[in-house]
Amino acid sequence: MSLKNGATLVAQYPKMPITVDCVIFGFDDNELKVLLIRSDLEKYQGMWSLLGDVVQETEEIDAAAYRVLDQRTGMTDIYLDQVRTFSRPNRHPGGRVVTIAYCSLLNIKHHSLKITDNELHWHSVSSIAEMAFDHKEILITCHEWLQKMIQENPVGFNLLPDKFSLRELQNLYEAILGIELDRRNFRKKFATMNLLIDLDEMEEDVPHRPGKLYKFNFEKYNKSNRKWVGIDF
Amino acid sequence: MSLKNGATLVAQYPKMPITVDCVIFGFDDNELKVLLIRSDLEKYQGMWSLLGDVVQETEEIDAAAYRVLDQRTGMTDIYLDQVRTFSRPNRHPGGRVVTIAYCSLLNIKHHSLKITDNELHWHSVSSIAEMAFDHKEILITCHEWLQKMIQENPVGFNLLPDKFSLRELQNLYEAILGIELDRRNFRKKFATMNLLIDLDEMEEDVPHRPGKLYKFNFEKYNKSNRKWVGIDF
DNA sequence: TTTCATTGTGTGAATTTTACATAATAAAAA
DNA sequence: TTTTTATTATGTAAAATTCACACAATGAAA
Repeated sequence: MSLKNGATLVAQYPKMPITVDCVIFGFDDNELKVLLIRSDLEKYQGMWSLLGDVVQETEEIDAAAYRVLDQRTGMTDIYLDQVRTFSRPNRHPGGRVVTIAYCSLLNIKHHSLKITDNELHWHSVSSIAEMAFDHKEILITCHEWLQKMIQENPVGFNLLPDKFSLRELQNLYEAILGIELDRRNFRKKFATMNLLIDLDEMEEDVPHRPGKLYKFNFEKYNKSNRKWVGIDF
Repeated sequence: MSLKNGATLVAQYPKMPITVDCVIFGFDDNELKVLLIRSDLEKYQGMWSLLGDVVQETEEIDAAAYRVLDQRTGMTDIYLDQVRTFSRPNRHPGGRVVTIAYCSLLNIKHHSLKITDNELHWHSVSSIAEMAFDHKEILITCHEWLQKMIQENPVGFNLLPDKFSLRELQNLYEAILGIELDRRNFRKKFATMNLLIDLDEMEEDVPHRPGKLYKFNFEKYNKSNRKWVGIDF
């Protein structure tokens, strides 16, 4: 076999555009939400789509995803993960476009969407009917990814305020997993994990007995080498 | 905001080549192996690389991965999964090439490599020093993926002959996970899972007391809706 | 026939999961 | 002010699972 020159070889390869699509989950009003934008394509007029953009010639794809997130929401320091690549040849009406889905979790209260035109909107995940492109499929895949993720890693904290009650934490888990959990066992689980710091503060402005407020123990998280005992319910 | 025509928009997008790289794991001689091919690039002369190829203009990426596998090994009906996309802008010396890694598990004994030139070779995973491109990184990622996968799904059977002993099965787990397991607890685990069918046959040509042979209970697997209790050791 | 390595099975302690009940507290209602 | 009500907060026992470990049975090799 003869050896080849890399540049010569690559020059002959078929080329296609690559995009990133960000599935940005938030949590509010006891519901899992996702940040959507109205499609700017004729074909999908009025339909909702994920936040995406094309990847630039020399841009690392992860970087493109962070860029999209920054440009759309102003957020920079948040959790972001590659989930999966979607490549159906006709998934984009304008021609072949391969897209790479990223997931991110953010605290809605922290981000009063800087771009507050009505093109951008937090949607309840459970009530989305139709979406542009194959974005519904991507969203479902990312939701499943999140369900798995949240049971193996304490990523849920990224969706909550800095201070939160155990009830809020449990509501989050129930919303993401779509199941009800036993309150006592849930609290016990987190108690034994030692991941919560009791702030000795109470909830305020709640229409019932206030619960204690906690914050996430980041130090413990970092020290633990990220090997998590799964969170099984 | 004005609505756009999809084709017009996509025509302006930067384009780049996409490849697939297949990390094909096999198991033999109590070692986890991976199928590698000698790089045909000048720059990587003599170095080993994953089995890959460029994705065609209208080809679904999954299809490209299956095609590569078929072309290189002649196998068609096997387990194949997308793992992750690698996109470092200079990961390919010939220019920007994004690659999508796929993992597959196959039974070495079933496939006396049709292409038996010495460009293709089963390597022990634990003894690979250097590889072309970023393929070492891809391999490590896929190995970690496999370690996780095999603890959640009974995919290990794809790496074994149709008939196998419990010792062979345990050797496989130990090789993939890189740890030793307790024989009694291992056997008990699989006994309670009810995934093995006792064939009432014994190993032959082994230099010690022969063990019973089992086969994988595919019916049970299919009926179970693929919701697996994790295999924890 | 003896040795030896390996298969095959069991058992009890420790840990984790699961199911469930009651007391304490603060808001809301009477 | 008192009572009601919803919610927080905590405990406990049974069941299931994990973990650590020991011994008998078998067949090959010596």
